[in-house]
Amino acid sequence: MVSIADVARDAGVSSSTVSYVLSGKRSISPETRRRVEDSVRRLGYHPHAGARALASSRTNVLGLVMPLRPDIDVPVLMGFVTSVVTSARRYQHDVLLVTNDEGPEGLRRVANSATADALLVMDVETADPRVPVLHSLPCPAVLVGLPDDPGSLSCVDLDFSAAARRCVEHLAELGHERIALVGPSPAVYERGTSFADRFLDGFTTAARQRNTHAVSSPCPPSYEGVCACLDRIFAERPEPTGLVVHNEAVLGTLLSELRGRGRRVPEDVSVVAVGPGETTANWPVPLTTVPLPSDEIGRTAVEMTMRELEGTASAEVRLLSPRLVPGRSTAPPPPTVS
Amino acid sequence: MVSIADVARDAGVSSSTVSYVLSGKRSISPETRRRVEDSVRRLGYHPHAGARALASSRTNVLGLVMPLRPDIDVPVLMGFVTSVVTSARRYQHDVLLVTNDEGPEGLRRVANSATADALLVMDVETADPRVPVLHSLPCPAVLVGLPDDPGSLSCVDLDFSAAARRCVEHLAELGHERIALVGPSPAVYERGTSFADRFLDGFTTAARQRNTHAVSSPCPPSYEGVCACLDRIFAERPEPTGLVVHNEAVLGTLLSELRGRGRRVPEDVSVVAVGPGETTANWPVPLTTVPLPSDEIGRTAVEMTMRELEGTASAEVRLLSPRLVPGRSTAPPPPTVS
DNA sequence: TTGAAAGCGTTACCAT
DNA sequence: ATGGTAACGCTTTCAA
Repeated sequence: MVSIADVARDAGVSSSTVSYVLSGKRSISPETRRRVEDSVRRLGYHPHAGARALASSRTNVLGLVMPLRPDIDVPVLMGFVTSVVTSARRYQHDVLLVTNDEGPEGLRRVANSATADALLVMDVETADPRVPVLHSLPCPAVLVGLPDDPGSLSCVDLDFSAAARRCVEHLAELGHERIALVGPSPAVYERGTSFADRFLDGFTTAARQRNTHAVSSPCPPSYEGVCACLDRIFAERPEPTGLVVHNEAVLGTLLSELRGRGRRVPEDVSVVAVGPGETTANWPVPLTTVPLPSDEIGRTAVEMTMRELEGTASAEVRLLSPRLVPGRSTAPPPPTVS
Repeated sequence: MVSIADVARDAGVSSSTVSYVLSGKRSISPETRRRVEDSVRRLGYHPHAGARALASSRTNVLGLVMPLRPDIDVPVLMGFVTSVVTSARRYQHDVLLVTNDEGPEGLRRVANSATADALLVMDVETADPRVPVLHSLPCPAVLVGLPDDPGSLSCVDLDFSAAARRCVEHLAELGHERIALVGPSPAVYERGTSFADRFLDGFTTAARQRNTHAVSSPCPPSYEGVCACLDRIFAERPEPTGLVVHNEAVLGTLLSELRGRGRRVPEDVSVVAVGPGETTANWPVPLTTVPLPSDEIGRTAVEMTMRELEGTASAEVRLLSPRLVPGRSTAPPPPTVS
């Protein structure tokens, strides 16, 4: 292994000088800098991460806490992960995957063993048991999501309440007076997932304000689940004419089942989907969508983390404003049978 | 931070004894062991990862090299990732995410800076440019996939060639004489993705051996792509009666489009899908499936890595045998119009 | 069965 | 603008 001493010898300087050239923490004569950088390149020197962590108490690693549940929205999750990783690299940081199956002890281990400098936590619940644990750790933590009581932890998320409002308003403006929400799987609600609750709240409230009749129905990720969910919704009288789908996983099945039931989109039913950006494209009718910007959320989470590590900022809750991207899946409701 | 010296003091032993209690590398009297373990628990001691890495030249971290392409199969990828992470934890290892956008230099950085002990590489291509780089690194690497020339690197993957054969045989045994492959996106073929090639090979060869007429058609992940793909397939005369879908992303769209074209599954067309296990469930007709066992592949990759790190095994190529899980989407072909 | 002490490769403080 | 050197917290060899 090539060490800092090798580089120092090769460049004819002391190892501390090499260290300073690399960190930029003190001024170096152009000539020295050049020689050192040459040697670094020529020898293929890479500082030993462990040694560096030991001496500087900084690992340059971010711990990303990932849910392992079967009922999560996989594309959204992957969107976060890639966004976090690429953003972290911009700040010279690597990303370590931490799963939840070690429980709180896993978080303590990673933080207390100086394996990571900070923790990013995904899939946050309303009353998330990890919140108190995170407060007790010697490192900053940023939540992707919004628990009831974040205390002094930073949070980033889409403003799901506003997103729901946006969907309702869009349908209401088109003239829909009876709408329905196809929600996430019951399991997601049962564990009090933060975003699901906030979306449902926003949906219900906005509908009330608009004097729009609204029903909502969780939807399990199976063909039978989708059918049952649609049965429930279309049992309403008169039938809802607008659907808000907050469940990426069943979208395909749902659209296909609507067609199977002889309901055309958007002639008979309007559909707004909330989900990853790609959601729009794959269907016969391009969908009206409120994109879930996992990219921006991940990037923001990393940036907030970096500010906290630098000490240039402290905890903060940031809710990103939703956009509605019009497609051809929403239109005015069919004329009422008189 | 609580260090090994703190524990040693608290337990009334030397720090080397604490180290040995923790590593189990030499025998310790029961009494001493108890006292040390007590102190560890009471003080909440976690060994400093960097210090440990520095002293032992082992980081207990696995680098997982992840593709960032938009055209990968996300659920499959996530399956690997979770499988790798949970398997690694069984061996006391953490997983660091490495993306490809740093290029080969990223691999060198992670390996040469002693950030990870080994590399697991996903999304391997036929002539993968990373293979020579991996050979030059001071740490073992395991490929998920099978390049043309793996040299001395370990590989794990589903035997895609056998998987295709299995699909063809299943359809042939039911009596289908004309079949078609709905393949991955053209982009996947263009970059010479290992599994896509091997599947196509197996498909073509098996069909020839069975005297079955076969066409294959890559399928871009969009509604138009699916339509074009089906147009091409059903332009054959007589029309194919069996479809093998090796493209998880378009499955929903494809099934819905088949229905839209008035083709019933399995009465008019039989469908076999290759993909993650969940693939089966979400459709009106439970699909006949050849599962892609990301779980087993990930676990195997980790185990092979561990063996190599221990030095108890060397490079090896392991191709897992496919299973075919019968559903209700395959049946004998409709009687020929005479 | 245990302890002392020499590294491991950096960083950062104290000099000059 | 640069060099010397004491930490950093652990593992492991050597000694007892």
